[in-house]
Amino acid sequence: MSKPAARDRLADAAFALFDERGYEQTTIDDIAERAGVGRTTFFRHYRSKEEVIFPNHDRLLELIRHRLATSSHGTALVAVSDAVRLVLLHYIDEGDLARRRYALTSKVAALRDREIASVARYQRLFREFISDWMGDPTTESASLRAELMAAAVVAAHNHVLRRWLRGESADPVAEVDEAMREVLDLFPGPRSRPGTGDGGSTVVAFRTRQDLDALLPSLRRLIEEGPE
Amino acid sequence: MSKPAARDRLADAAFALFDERGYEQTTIDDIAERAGVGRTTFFRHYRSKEEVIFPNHDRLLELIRHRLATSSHGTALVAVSDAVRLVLLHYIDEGDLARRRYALTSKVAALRDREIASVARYQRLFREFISDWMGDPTTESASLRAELMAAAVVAAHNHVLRRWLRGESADPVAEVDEAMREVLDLFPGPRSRPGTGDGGSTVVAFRTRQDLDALLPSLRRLIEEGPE
DNA sequence: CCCACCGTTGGTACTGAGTACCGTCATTAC
DNA sequence: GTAATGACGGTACTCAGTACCAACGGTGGG
Repeated sequence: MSKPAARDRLADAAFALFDERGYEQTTIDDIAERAGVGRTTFFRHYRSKEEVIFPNHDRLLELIRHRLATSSHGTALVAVSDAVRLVLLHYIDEGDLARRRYALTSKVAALRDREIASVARYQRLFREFISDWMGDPTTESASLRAELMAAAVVAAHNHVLRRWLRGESADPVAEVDEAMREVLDLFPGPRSRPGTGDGGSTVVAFRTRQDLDALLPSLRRLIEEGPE
Repeated sequence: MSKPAARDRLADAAFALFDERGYEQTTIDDIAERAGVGRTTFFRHYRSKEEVIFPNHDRLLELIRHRLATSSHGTALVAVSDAVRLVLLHYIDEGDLARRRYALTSKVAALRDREIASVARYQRLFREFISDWMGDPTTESASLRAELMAAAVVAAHNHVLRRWLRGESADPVAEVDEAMREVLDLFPGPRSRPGTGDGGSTVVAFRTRQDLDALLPSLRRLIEEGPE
């Protein structure tokens, strides 16, 4: 029974020591000693000191990749939303562990950097997927839009995740769905080319019950494309 | 004359060795030896091995912070665009050095992570600035919008910067201005608070040679504050 | 029952980054 | 001339991470 426990005992010992003395003040020898194993065994289970805190990142990446891969052109945006929800649920499943990690990354700069780097990895997945989905990879503006969209998607996820980690969110799944809706609303279909006008604007008088923001796209389209 | 050269000689030696043997295969002793100084002197000039490649990040952060700080409420978006342009110009000024760094960060994972982490630092600056500018920090949706906008701004910058680094852009400054325009187009101005009035909008007729973006703030203020 | 073969473990030794400290030397100030 | 300052080099140390090896313990075949 002590066989499968070794890995977990190491993680427990690590988190306990990090809480007691802080991350930098804890050596791997300390962790191994408290877990009752040799130093070598530590590195057999975790590639580095940081990996005790961020395990199975690769699995998470694979989860995202898989969800994105199983989608057709028409369901691409659904796949993106699903993948984001998947990541969020992954953290929620971790529960207290995720919160302890958050406490650590908030304090230790090296860990924060590590976290950011791994977030960038799945932002890259989203970017490539969205870029492929948009097609027309020769178009420079499509490339930029894919980048912007991926950045927004990941930012939205992180925003909701952090709120939940801080205990500010009672229903993070609903929030992330709402946030994703907001993100996707930002990106309309293929943009019409700018610069087809004199730069001036003609605004006609009207009254509407719509919010200004809601009708801005139409306004803009009118200006850019002309009233043809 | 060999006095001020020490720091530069170290950087030259480092980059040369990184090119010859690769980053991980180069020890700090190697660098110090080729530069003709002691190992101690290396650490006196650079806090770490990575810092030879990413010097004066702090200065760049300070540059951004300063540009953002010297702006009023009305010129906030101009300040953001300026700050982004500032960062881009910083890299362009570095010229070949920036490209050599890019070649390294493309190959070495540790350096890529480091780069990403420092990008996150100025994304944070933008986020805080935009969040302050949007005001009403209690509103959850404003917070998300600030996060999305900061992410998009930084993504746009990175996109153009990487294009330039790869030699795909002849006029990166024009490109970043265009990209920033596209980003800001994505985001309609600060949401008018719901529940004030009936949510409808009254738009009066006028004609101007100003771009729509330029007069949007006035438009918005009229709507939000009323024509008092 | 013995032995050959595993996989897991712990120990030792090494490299290399980063830190702390100290003695030396040159420049400048007085 | 001398004292103070500051840049430099050297030594010694801690700690993360790697490589290697020797000692187990079980398992299966003979």
